[in-house]
Amino acid sequence: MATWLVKTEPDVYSIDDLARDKVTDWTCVRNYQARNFLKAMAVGDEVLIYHSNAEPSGVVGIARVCQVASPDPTQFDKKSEYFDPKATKDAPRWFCPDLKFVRKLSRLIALDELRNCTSLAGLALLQRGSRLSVVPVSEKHFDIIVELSSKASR
DNA sequence: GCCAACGTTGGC
DNA sequence: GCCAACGTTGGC
Repeated sequence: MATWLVKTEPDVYSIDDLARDKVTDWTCVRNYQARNFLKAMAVGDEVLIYHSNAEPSGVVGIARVCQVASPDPTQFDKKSEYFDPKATKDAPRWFCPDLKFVRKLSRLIALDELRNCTSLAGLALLQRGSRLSVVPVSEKHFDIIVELSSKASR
């Protein structure tokens, strides 16, 4: 089983939206590297949900992959701001897996807390200039982050 | 709103 | 294939 982290802007789609929807197709990713990670997701993989452009930004919850990536419908929708004129049904460019809500963490783990945690060194999210909205996370780092949430904030 | 650190586009 | 110009992400 693999573990991942995906970013979302809470103003656009928050962990509470996912909790309400139960399952959602993770659409609108328009970066090839991130897309390749989405396509690599397998049913059962666990996914940390991260709020970006938020106050504060940080990890807020856990989801699970319940359907492998299929063509992202928003790329074919002329009315969508994510419409891609170069994508065709025969050769889709963008893909989205389905994610199922698992639970919210008992508290938000802010970015600076992640940075200050020495055992999280090497976490892709923390690397210089990392802007990828989908990144792999080692199972060890995944567990450390979940463990952090069960401890009181410092 | 600023801006660093990217990624993408397109002329050549 | 190079690279300048432009667009985007996301922390601050």
